[in-house]
Amino acid sequence: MRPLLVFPDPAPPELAQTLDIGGWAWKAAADTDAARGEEPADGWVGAIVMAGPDLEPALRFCRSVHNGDVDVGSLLLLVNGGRLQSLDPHHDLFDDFCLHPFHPLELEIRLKHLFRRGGRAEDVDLIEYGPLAMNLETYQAVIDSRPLDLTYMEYELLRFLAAHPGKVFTRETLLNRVWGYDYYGGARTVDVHVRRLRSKLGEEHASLIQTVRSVGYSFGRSRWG
Amino acid sequence: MRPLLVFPDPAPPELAQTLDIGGWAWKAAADTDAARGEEPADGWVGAIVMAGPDLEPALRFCRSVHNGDVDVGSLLLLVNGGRLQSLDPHHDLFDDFCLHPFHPLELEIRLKHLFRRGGRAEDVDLIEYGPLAMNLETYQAVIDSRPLDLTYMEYELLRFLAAHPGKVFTRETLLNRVWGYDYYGGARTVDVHVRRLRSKLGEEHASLIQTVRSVGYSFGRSRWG
DNA sequence: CCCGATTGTTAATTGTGTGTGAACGGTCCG
DNA sequence: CGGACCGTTCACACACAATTAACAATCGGG
Repeated sequence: MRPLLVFPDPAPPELAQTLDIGGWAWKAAADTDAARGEEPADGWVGAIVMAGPDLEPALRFCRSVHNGDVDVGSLLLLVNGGRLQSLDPHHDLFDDFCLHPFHPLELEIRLKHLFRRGGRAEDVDLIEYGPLAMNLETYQAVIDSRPLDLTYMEYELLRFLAAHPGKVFTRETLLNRVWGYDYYGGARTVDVHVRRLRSKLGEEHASLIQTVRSVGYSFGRSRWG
Repeated sequence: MRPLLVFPDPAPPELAQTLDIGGWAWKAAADTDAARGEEPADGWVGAIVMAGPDLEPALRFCRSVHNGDVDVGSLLLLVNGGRLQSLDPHHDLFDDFCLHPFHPLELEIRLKHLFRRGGRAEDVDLIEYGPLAMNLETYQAVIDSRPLDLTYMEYELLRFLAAHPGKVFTRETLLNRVWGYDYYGGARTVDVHVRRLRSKLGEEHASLIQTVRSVGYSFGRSRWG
């Protein structure tokens, strides 16, 4: 994943620690010039701006980002509870904020939330895995940016599998979870649907659905490298 | 400003107080049925959902909103710090969240922030999509600059579909949202109205309304284009 | 009050999707 | 080598969902 930009430099230790534990790639910058110097080719996925007792330096940084001086997906502001009321006039400078001192889990969730929707308020819920993308709102599925024409059951099955990549499901579990708890039918049914799915995925992606002998099927995460 | 929807009913006193002090117009609802009953003509500006020790009721409410059962601009989840880790799998159900107990100022800012940007920016009385244009003020519809002579129900149905291009709605959702929450009738009704609409749209544009087998109908965004 | 327009229901028709059984082909193990 | 087991593949029949047409109920204006 593209790295995160952190202001100021050096990053506050508790922030650095939280980011490291969370496995984020990040770099601190003292100002936008420094940020531009370190900027990856495809930009920063986002920025965390920590506001000190004096808001102004942080705000200046935000303004610069908002200006487009640095390529940043979305911006999260860390601010002390006492400085909250000064924030209102600047609501357009950040995409989300978090009180400081922060609950590490809260920060983590806000970061994920922010970057999953790409900063913009796109309401789409997507499942993405490698070349596969499924739009749960429009019932569209795409592989290698080529549309997949799936039937209802095929879609539901693929959706369930792709929602839990790497996990192996028995046929019985799949029948229960995809077809419904009250469904009673033969286990061959699953096989056949898997077959049709694989054929529609195309030869090169058929292995996205893997059969685990004597157990069931799983999606993605090729089991042996 | 359009009112806020609050779950559950009655609203937690500290929340009610904060909202009242902040001058928000709001109403509490015990479930989505109640929310639909109280729904203003132009929908709720947003919803605040308070999660108790058991997340499930709140999540059910969120899911229902996300489903389109109630017309809500954006959704803010109030959640206890201890329940934070359970949130991750449901990130698509809310637009923002706030820890409980909350800092009144933080809630205030989050609400403003949410509704200033994400909250359904359009007060537009005009819907345009490809060859179709609908003037919501004059109840006129035009396709290919040729006027469409639609009946009331046809207009309302087309309007709802065209307001959410690409999104698939079940017949049940359509009955709820177009015909009204208290309407109880057969699902075939929707089919027939879709058919009449398609016929009036003309052969060449009939495919603007697409049927998604076993699911429902959607408007525009040719499914596999 | 009547008539046409609008709306909802029912039923026949059409078409597609889904499940099943049987044949086939591997792989493991005695 | 041969049998048991398991997954794959195929073809077909049936069930079901959507379309369509015809009809009944309701509404509103003249």
